[in-house]
Amino acid sequence: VPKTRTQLDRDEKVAAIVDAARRRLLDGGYESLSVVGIARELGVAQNAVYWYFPTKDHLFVAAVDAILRDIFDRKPRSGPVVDRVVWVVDRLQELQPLRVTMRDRAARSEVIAAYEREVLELFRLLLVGALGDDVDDVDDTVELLVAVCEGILLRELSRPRRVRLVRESYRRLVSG
Amino acid sequence: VPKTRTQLDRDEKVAAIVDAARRRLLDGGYESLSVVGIARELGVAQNAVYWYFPTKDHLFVAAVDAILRDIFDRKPRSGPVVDRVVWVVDRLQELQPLRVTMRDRAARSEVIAAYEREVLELFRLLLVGALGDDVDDVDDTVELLVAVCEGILLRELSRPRRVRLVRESYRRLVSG
DNA sequence: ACCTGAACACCGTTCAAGT
DNA sequence: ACCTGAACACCGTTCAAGT
Repeated sequence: VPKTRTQLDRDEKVAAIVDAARRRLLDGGYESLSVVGIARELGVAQNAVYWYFPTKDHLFVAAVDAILRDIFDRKPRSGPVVDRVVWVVDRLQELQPLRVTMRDRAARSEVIAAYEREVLELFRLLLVGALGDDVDDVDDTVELLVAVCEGILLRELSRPRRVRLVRESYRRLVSG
Repeated sequence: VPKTRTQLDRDEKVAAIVDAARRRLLDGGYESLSVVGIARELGVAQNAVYWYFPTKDHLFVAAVDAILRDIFDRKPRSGPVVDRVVWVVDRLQELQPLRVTMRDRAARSEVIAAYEREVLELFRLLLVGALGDDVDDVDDTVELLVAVCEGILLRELSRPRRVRLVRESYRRLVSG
């Protein structure tokens, strides 16, 4: 699809807003993600952002999506499955506060809830694909593996202990 | 300690505030827990609550604590450990949105973070006590069991599936 | 000791109006 | 199509003042 000049302008403006949102989210969390604040930062009227994003929730989703895509693009495509799981868990640990916020907001916003489901399903599919036919009851195993990883992330342990527990879980749940 | 009449009055007022807070928290979550709203509900000035609770976070902690104590008082004291774990997980599932909010708020409030640590430590101790000497590496096993339960709670599964996964985890992680 | 009245700074969001 | 100006309702919190 060929893009018109105005379309490119629009994309740039949206990108500028999402960029500001992403930076604020990573710096100070959800409470730093202020629609009014971003508008001030970009030097426009405080309600200008609403032309591009109908609610703050939509902007939140766009910002989180940008963050997750960056990670997804850098993820290792080969190597032992358990190593790749550890890699992903490491990245997610850095984003843990943000993920907790998303979980919390999902209870109040269908937009965020839908996005969260989408992301989780992607993760599940990747994991099912990676485990392949190495395991009997794929669904339960994946469910438990995701669950234990989420639980470990919640603990916010030191990296050595976290890695050890992930490997130990993998051993006991998958190749045990 | 003998209590004076004024002390009893004070306790009643505090109880009324905490009760309103608890009800709001269970009904509509954190965003329904409005200091101003509670004051209106009790028919006092909108800042009157601040005499008893220095910040909204303190009130939040008091309300959550009241909720958790109710559960704690009803918990089964005997029976197979795995059954008791299932019972607690069932109760916590009902409170899951609240727990997620607490987790989220803990990143912004040291008061809430401290309370959360306190609760978690209590859980850990109860579990260590319950598992007793049935297991070799108690610390890791408890850590993994708590982690997998947290992860399962996060999934918000149907009760049958949740119970099945908890039992399955217990089997594989503890008595496996 | 306990509470009120009034204010402050900040929000997300809406709407009519301009270009 | 895109943005501004001005407003609305709501917040947590502070502070001086009253009883």
